Amino acid sequence: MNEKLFELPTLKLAKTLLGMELVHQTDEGLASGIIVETEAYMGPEDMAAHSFGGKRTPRTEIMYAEPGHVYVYFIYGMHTCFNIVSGPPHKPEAILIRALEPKEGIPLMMHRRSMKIPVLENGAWKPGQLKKLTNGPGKLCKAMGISLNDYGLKLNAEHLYLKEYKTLSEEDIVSGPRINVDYAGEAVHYPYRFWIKDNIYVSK
DNA sequence: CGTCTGATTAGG
DNA sequence: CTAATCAGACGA
Repeated sequence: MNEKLFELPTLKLAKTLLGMELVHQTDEGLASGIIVETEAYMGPEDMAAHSFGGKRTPRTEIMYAEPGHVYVYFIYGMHTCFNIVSGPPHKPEAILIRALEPKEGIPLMMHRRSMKIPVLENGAWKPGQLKKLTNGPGKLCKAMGISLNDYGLKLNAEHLYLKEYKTLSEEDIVSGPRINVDYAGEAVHYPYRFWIKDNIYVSK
């Protein structure tokens, strides 16, 4: 894993993360998934970002750290979202991981999500069984066992890290407006959401 | 302290 | 479409 990865400009990093594997190892076992959808939050100038206007609170503090730190926050009273801090310390930017394609530890992830674990017939999971497992920011945190306890960790920590999986070409990547940021005025329309074209594990 | 809100999700 | 459900932000 290239240590310079996190020094990429945020929009570039948001695209580069697509196709990489996120791995979390816990006492329960190992779980991983391929990143298939990201959203960039561009700091003080971006009305949609938690750090808009240079806002600096205990929650957003980690956004002012070196890129590559983990920013986890709790939302809607029941979900957590996983972000990777980006940009130099004076530019509090972050990338929200919105969806994964499940890879390792699928039964564990299904268990964490309280899903019924289907019996394998031919040794492979049917796409339909995997589709709803990690296709949303809250879902992937639950499945991966990521919680507020992981706030402030550095990727690549021993138990939480990224791995190269596959490199995508520019035409495999699509962009569009971000989800659920209607409060963000002008920034509502910014095409800061990136996903792998035609990938069925992208959120709705 | 009290009140408000949300980078979501499951269910109908 | 809406209810669920609470940490964090902010005002008094």
